[in-house]
Formats: sequence, structure tokens, C-alpha cells
Amino acid sequence: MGRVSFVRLTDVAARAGVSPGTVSNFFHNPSRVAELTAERIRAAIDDLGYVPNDAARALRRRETKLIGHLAFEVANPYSAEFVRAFDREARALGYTVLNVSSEGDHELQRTLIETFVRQRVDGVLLTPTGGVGETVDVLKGHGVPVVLTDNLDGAAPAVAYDDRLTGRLAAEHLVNLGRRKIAFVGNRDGVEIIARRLQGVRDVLAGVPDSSLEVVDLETRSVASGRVAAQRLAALTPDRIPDGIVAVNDPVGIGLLNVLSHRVRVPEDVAIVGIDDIEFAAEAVVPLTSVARPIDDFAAQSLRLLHSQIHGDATGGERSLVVLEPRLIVRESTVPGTAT
Amino acid sequence: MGRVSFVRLTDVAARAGVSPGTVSNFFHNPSRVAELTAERIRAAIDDLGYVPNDAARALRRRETKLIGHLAFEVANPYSAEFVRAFDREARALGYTVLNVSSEGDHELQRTLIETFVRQRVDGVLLTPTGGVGETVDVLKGHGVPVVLTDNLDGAAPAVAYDDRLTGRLAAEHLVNLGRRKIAFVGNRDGVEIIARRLQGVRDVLAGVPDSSLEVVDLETRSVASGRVAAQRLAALTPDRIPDGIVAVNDPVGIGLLNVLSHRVRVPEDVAIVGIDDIEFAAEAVVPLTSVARPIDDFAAQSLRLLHSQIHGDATGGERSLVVLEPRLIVRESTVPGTAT
DNA sequence: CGCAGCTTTTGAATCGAATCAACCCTGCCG
DNA sequence: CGGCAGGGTTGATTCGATTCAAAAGCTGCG
Repeated sequence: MGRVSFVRLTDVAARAGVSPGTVSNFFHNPSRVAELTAERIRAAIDDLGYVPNDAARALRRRETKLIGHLAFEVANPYSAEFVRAFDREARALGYTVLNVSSEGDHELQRTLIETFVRQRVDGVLLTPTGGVGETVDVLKGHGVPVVLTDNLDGAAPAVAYDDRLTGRLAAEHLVNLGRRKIAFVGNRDGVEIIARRLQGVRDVLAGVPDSSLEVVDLETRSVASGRVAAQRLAALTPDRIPDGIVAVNDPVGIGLLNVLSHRVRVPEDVAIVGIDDIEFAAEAVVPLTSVARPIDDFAAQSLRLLHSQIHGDATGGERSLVVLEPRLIVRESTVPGTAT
Repeated sequence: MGRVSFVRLTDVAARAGVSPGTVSNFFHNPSRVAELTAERIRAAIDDLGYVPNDAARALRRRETKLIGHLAFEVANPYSAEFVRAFDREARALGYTVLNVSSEGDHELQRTLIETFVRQRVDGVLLTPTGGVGETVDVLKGHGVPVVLTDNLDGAAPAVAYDDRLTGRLAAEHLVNLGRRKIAFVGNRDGVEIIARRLQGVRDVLAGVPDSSLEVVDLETRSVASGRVAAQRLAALTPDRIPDGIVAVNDPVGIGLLNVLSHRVRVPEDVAIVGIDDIEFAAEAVVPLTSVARPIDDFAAQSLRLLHSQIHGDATGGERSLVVLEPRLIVRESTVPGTAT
């Protein structure tokens, strides 16, 4: 096997006694190469340990088979799960994903996007939680196809779960369990996705006469914030202490659980519902009921959409918005004895 | 700003009325370019919205400024935290990191490594838990610098935390708290790193007369496995039920906590120590005491070592093994009232 | 034997930036 | 006034693979 990586396609050609063009055909138009020749080339390739140079290929071909993925909120395990799923899908189509995260730093985000452009990625997936208008514009300015997730403002084609329905499913579940004093825990700092979930909760409670809604704002959507929120809820006057809580995502739900399970009975006194159904939810102190947003589908659709953008298969042109349906997973944090 | 990304260096040169060589100098030898000329070039660049093409640059320069990072065990949050830290360090030196994970799939791993070679990454960081001999050989065969973490078998330069000491710190802490019936929970399937941690625990107990050690084997090192282990421990005969547990990592520790905290008092009846000190540890049902392996240092050293491998700064040649010191973080899972 | 119609193979041109030897000026010194 | 140093600039060549028009081989048929 190979020496120190200075093997070029030309070397393979020489060794196999053919022209470089033929070796190239061997890779890209195998049908045009005679079996006998192919055999010789194959031999030459692994005698020399040849591995093609993608930079050269990309230069000539004007496509890199790279996809840029800019994620925010990497702290959230859901994000990590998404990356895994998306990577897998992308690999199946021959793409390599460049995963980066801006950690909410605007300046850094600019830099990362520029890196994508320098690398001439074939397309970019943005998994943000805030505004991305400017970023989308920059990419479009460079002719780079873009797809968004969880963002339906129409700046670019997008895939998203129905947030309002998500909120509704959670609230309905609690109401059906007889809970009336509901709390919604999550930060609202202009994040559309959360406003919509809250709206879904409101939709449901509007139809339940004796119900009440308490909204608890958070700094972040982390386990730590969930804990803080729990303290705050516990400090409320008795009549306002909720018997049902919708957490904006699972980490927050788990934070709530970790603190509340010391003080009250879950779910008897307080039932808690999370959102996302991260792997961890099922393993919490009290297994957490959650509105699942199945990730394989999410990732697959995102890639499909991006891929069609890249190939200009104008499937409905710019207006492609894919909306997925979440579904409720019931566990012990709302219904006792649901254990496996 | 830029049209549809077909702007070449040559176009900038034309627009600025200079030769391509000068524009190139503008980027790489700014001192050689007269200020007046530089001004014109600068103007041309943002008139046209020029962004250099890294593929072309890489081809000519024979360096890509890309680093490949193959991780295993992505499920573990520690892994995610490491990626963030390593990325940050790498970016500071102008590298872009290609993060991938083989999910334990051997065949896939081969493919991913080949991708690194095709991309002609400048170096590779391997963050494995199992054998990597073959992988290291392949990369070396292609002349790609490699650095390992948590693997001191000498196949390549490496950075690691002192595992034996890690085990010792955990065990000493428990013994100092008066615990004598110790359990070690973790899978041992040939993973060196774990064998060493266990050895550290043994080192300590060997010096404590009336102590005993129970080893619980796991399938994986996840929260779920921790839960399973908890069931198994609880089922032991009373005289073997431990009063101190060392979990092979934090997720396992949290799984143990999540189940045990329902049945016994933690830490009064059982004290639990995890390893890694992931962010989540502090937020568990009962904040988890953990042997921290500070990640910033880990990432920084890994990059430093890889960078010096890339530049052939033979700092001790092939024999560079960097060993870091873990430290104990005490929380309520071992000492009550440690809360903040 | 010649030729149409395939299948294979060839090799020069090309992608976009980096490199570097050669060249052009200016100014200064002897 | 000629020579020289050195700051600025030039542009042909190169990196490694892909492309494609054209050439070369081959078959079978009249």
C-alpha cells in the first residue's frame, strides 16, 4: 500500500499504461472502460494506494459535495441528535457535512458563513433560533442554496414541526388529565418558535372554563434554567401553584423534575410535559412525558429539500415549506405506572 | 456586493488594474504591496464581493487548513463539550474542523478516514475508546499527522488524563467519607481507559483493611445503563449493597442517581461519584460529585500537539505523550449541604 | 477490401490561486 | 553620469483531476 501520499491520478495512469483520461473514466464512466483495462487500473490504484484529491476535483467540477451546517443551541442534546441524523442522511447522498456552531456570537457567525463560501460548499443548512435574514441574504448573494429548520418566515425553503400543534398536544394532554392550573416555562425573547408553542397552549386553555395559565420566563433553555424556574414556581401563592406544566423543551423539563421531585409528588401533585423527546427524557428521575419531534424524519426532509435546491429541481420553487407533525409520548411524569 | 459567486482573483486584479500576482501578494505578503495599490485592491474586492476559493488555494499550496476529528461515543455529552472546545482552539489557529463520528461502525470508520484523506486534511485527531492501530497506520501511510486522546499505547502522539489517578481520587474521596463497601460501575469490554480507572480504585482499597469492591459490568456507558446497574445493585444481598459507588462516567452516575434516589437516601445511604464533570452533573436530581477532566485544557493541548506534528516541530518526536491531572469536584451526591 | 457504426482511448485545455524569477522604477552614491 | 540597491509589480507556470473533441480499434457486412 501507498507511500507518502504523493500519488497522483497521472501516476496511476502511467503504472497502468493508460492515459489519465481513461483513469478518470474508470471512476466516472466505468461503462466506457474495457474490463481488461479496468483490471489494470484497479491493480495500479491499490499498488500505489491512490486516493483522489478532492480539492483538484472540486476545482474542476465546480462542486464540492460539501454541505455547511450552522447550528445554534448546541448545548441542547436535541441538536446533537439532529446532527447525527443529518450526517447519516447526507452521507448516503455522498455529501460530507461541515458542522459548526456560532454559540450565539454574531461576529463569529459571519466568519463561519464566510468559511462556507470559501470552501464553496454546495449548500447550507441553518438550524437557528433567532433571526437569520442577513445570513440568508449573504449566502444567496453568493449563489449558495439555503434551507432553514424551524423557521417559516419564508426567507428560504424550510422544514419545521408544527409548533402550535406541539403546544396544543401538550396542553390537551394535561387538561385531559384533569389539570387546570397550567404553567408554561420557557424564554420568549423574540423567539418565534416559542411564541407559537405558547399560542398552542393558549388555544387549548381558551376552551377550558376554569383553567388558568402562568407563564414563567427563562434566561436560557437549559436544565439549569429549569431548576431556577422550579424554585420560582414553588414560591408562588398556593392558589397559583400549577398542577400541570409545559416545559419549552426537555432539558428545561428535566431541570423542573430534578428540583420538584424532591418537594412534591410527580405526577400526582404536578404533571410535567417536555418537548422534543430527547433520548434522555425516558431516563430522567421520573421518565418525562414529551411531545416528540421525530428526528430522522426531520433530518431526512431537511436534506431532501436542500438537495433539491442544489439541483435546481424547482419543487415549488422558493416557496417550499415542509411542515411535520409532532406526537405525544406519555410517560410517568404525567401518568403514573407507565414504566416499561 | 457580489453577484453570483463567479468572481475570481483575476477579476479582482482586472478591476483594480493590477496583475493577479499582486492581488495574491495583497493577501499573503501585504508588506510588499504599496498602500495605494492595496487601497484599489481592497475596493475591487468588496465591489465584486470576492471570496477566495479554498479548493484552488489548497491545490496549489498543498495544505488545506482542515483538521479531521473522528469521535466515538458521541452520545456522551463530554464528547460534545470537547468538540466545542477543540473547534474554538482550532479556529484560533485558522483551522476548520471536520467533525465526524463512526458510531462504533468499523466499516463506516474506514470510509470516514478515507474522506479525510481525499480532502487532504492537514492532520487528524482521533478521540476513540477502542483500538485504533489500523486507523493510525492507514493515516500514517498517507503521511497524515495523527494525535490521539485518552490512548497512551504509543501508536501516535497523545493527550490523556491520568486515568489511574482519576480512579484513585474517586475512591479516596469515598474512603475518606468512611465508606467501605465500594462498587465500580462501568463496562470493561477491553477498554483500556476503564481498566485503568478501575485499577486506581483498587490501588486505594488495597490500603483499606475492611473494604470490599463490587464490580458491575455494563453494556454501554449511558444513563440507561446506569439505571440498569442501579436495579442490579439494589438486588444484591444486604451485606453486599454498597455505601459508595464510582461510576465510570457522569451519564452512568446520573442513571444511578435517577433510580437510587427513589429508594435510598443519597448520599447518606449511598454516596456516588461520577467522572468527567459534564455540565449536566451539577444539575442532576442530586448534584453529582465528579472527577473533573477540564476540557479546555484537554482541547488546547490536543490541538497544540497536532499543530506541532503538522509542522514537524519534532517536539520530542514521535514520543510526545501529554498527561493531564484530573481533580475532584465535591457535590451533594457525596457530601450533603454542598449546594450553592 | 472498404466502410459504416461501435466501443475505447487519447491528450490538450481548463478550473482558480500561488509562486518566483525577471523586470521596472526611483533614488542615492561614488 | 553610470551603477546599484531594493521596493513594487508582472505573468508564465504549476498544483491534480475532469472534460471532450478527435483519433484509434474493432466488428460485421456488402
